[in-house]
Amino acid sequence: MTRQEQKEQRRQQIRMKALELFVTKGFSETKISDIAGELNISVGLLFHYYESKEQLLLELVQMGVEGTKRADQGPKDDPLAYFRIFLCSLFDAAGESPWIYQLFVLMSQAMRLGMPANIRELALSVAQVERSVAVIEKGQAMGLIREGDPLTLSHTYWSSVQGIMEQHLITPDIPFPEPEWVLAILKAPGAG
Amino acid sequence: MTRQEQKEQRRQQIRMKALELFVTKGFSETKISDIAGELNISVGLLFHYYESKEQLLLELVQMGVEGTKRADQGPKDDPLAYFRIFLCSLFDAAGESPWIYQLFVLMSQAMRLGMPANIRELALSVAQVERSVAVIEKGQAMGLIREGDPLTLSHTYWSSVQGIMEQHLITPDIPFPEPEWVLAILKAPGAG
DNA sequence: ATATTCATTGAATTTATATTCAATATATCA
DNA sequence: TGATATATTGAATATAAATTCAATGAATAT
Repeated sequence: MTRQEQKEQRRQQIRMKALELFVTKGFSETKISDIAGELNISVGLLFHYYESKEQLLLELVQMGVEGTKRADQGPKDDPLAYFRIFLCSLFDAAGESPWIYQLFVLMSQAMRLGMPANIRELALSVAQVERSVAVIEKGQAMGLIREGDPLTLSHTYWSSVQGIMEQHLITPDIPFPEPEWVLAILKAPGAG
Repeated sequence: MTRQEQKEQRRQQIRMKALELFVTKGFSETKISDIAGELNISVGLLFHYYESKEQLLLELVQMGVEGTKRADQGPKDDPLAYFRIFLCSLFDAAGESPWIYQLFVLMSQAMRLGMPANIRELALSVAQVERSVAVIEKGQAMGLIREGDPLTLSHTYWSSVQGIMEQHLITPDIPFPEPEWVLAILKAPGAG
């Protein structure tokens, strides 16, 4: 393994542990020494790879931004399937590649007040809420999604999903809901 | 106004501002000087009334525990009404007495990892999730609530509600959902 | 009116944690 | 092999925020 690769591997190792701790304990509650401790490396070494705790968060959120853009490939013509596929991917990811799941949660948390302003704006710039509005409108036109203000519906749906995902980090033993339970928030009462 | 009353009033003033900041910015992200600053009092004075930041949080969570016990008076014989009434109370509270609403959110946040252990346990001791299971089981027997593991359903419902409420603190201009949208998580597909 | 108690402040002090640094070990390269 | 660069550590240092404290002012009781 080249020097370059070794370096990238260690940075990756640090990012993944930081991500895990940030989303479970919270950013402020996570000490640099927690991260270093869990990896059995010195605090100094961590600073050799990352200039600051905030920089570490920033890189993670940047990863999240990439991922969000890439993930937005659902079938826009079948509104409910669009949401269903996204949801199933998230739930599947939780088991197989937890970091995808954790990254999604981190993005939500990064939008909160109290986060560094630049990071907050970055996260907000790819919020799911706005891009879902158009899909919801189409679904309403097709009679598949319930009546109501599309933006409010979108907020309701995504904040529910966020709540469910955060809860899963705290109680991973409780299974995920059936996707249909969550999609019921959107589904028109009549439609099968 | 007596000395005693004056004292209690100031303590109340501090608690309410702390509550507001804790739930919007987060506990760790809220500085004692933020609270004092917004109240136009000195940091020293705040410590005259509260021995520590953690004590302040503890008293708030204790208030939350009281409130939770008192609020649990819904009609246990009509399962969906039980959840509907609770939800409507919360949404109403957000406008009229925000602190009730904020207290509910604080309780959820207090359950998270990274919070002081004693406070976390206190909050967990009155979690809605467990006490709702019996109501859900009854609702399923009556055909009003969808099939599925009652504990998982309960987790799903409450974590959704929590997500929605936290979101509302960040974007208070977006209206609350119609209660029925959220209750759809629980409602049996057939039932009107 | 005087003494006493409590409210209040602003300036120390302490503490927790992020960040830096000098020194050492280990790997690469000529 | 010797020289150079990089990884790693543990011990300083810096910083931000919590907490304490001595002093002052205002209310209350005697």
